[in-house]
Amino acid sequence: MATTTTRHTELVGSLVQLMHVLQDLYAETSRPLGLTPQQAHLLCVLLAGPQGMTDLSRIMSIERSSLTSMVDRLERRSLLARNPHPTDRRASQITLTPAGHTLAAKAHTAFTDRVEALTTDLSPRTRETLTAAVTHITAPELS
Amino acid sequence: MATTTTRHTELVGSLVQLMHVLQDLYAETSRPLGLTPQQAHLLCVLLAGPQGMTDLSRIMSIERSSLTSMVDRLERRSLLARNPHPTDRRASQITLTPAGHTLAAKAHTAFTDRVEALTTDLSPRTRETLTAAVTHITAPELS
DNA sequence: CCTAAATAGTTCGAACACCTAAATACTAGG
DNA sequence: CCTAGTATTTAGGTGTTCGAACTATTTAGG
Repeated sequence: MATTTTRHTELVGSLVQLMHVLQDLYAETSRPLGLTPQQAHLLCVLLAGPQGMTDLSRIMSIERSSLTSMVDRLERRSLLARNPHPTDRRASQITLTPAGHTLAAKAHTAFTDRVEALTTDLSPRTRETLTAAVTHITAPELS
Repeated sequence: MATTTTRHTELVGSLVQLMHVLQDLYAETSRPLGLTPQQAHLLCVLLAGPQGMTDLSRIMSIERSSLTSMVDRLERRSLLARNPHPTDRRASQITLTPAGHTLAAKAHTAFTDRVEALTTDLSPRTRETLTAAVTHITAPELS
């Protein structure tokens, strides 16, 4: 039991370490693009397509009211736009503008490349196991 | 079907997913303790022992000036204290108060338990590989 | 129908988290 | 001494986040 516990702790510790490393990387990558990490996140989420405010708040795990001001700031910079929902007049569809799309893609690529670089010297076998394990952690229903 | 071809992208994507999951977990865990994730982080860092402001800023990857107000707030709540450095009168040693230590331990345990829970149904083999791989990513010099 | 409840989004006020630039206090090396 | 460097704080600004209250609109029930 003692050995097992130690190993468990080690895994958790490593995961926490990883979280911080990725967070820092995210910040470092966003900043030169003139984005906060949160803004970069929002833009990257929108890369998958337009979303309503409520959807976005769920996806990003923040309150709708927090999102409002975030969207305001990015809208002011013409990186995204609020479009009326076709059938529900209460709702907006948040969409990337061309400039926003370009910047989002740039942020996504930059970040992805950095993470990619961290994992290049893992063996294909390890990568596979890692991907499966991590997916199992983040989305248990998929495995 | 895309499983094999998109392996690289998938790994990075999974890692990013993982980062967000852990971040949310961190927030969820800290909040009921009356701490922001950043405050919890700071307290947990101090669990390892007293640190100077500059050390802390390096460890946490934030500017020293950002730390000042964070420490102010936690000091106001008597969760930590600024102690004079024994030989250098410019420097402070930030230490946890008993209350701070208790709370930090609680935060650490709560978070660890939640992450632990996410990984319980991984096989020992997988856990080992995962730990090694993650460590390799976060601290290449150790492997 | 038509009203009550639910839903989409915003506004407001307050606390925090960050950053940069500039100040303050001290240390250390000639 | 005096100057460079180090440790920290201050000041001022932007951005994130929350909760509560509000508007507008849709939907469900009677």
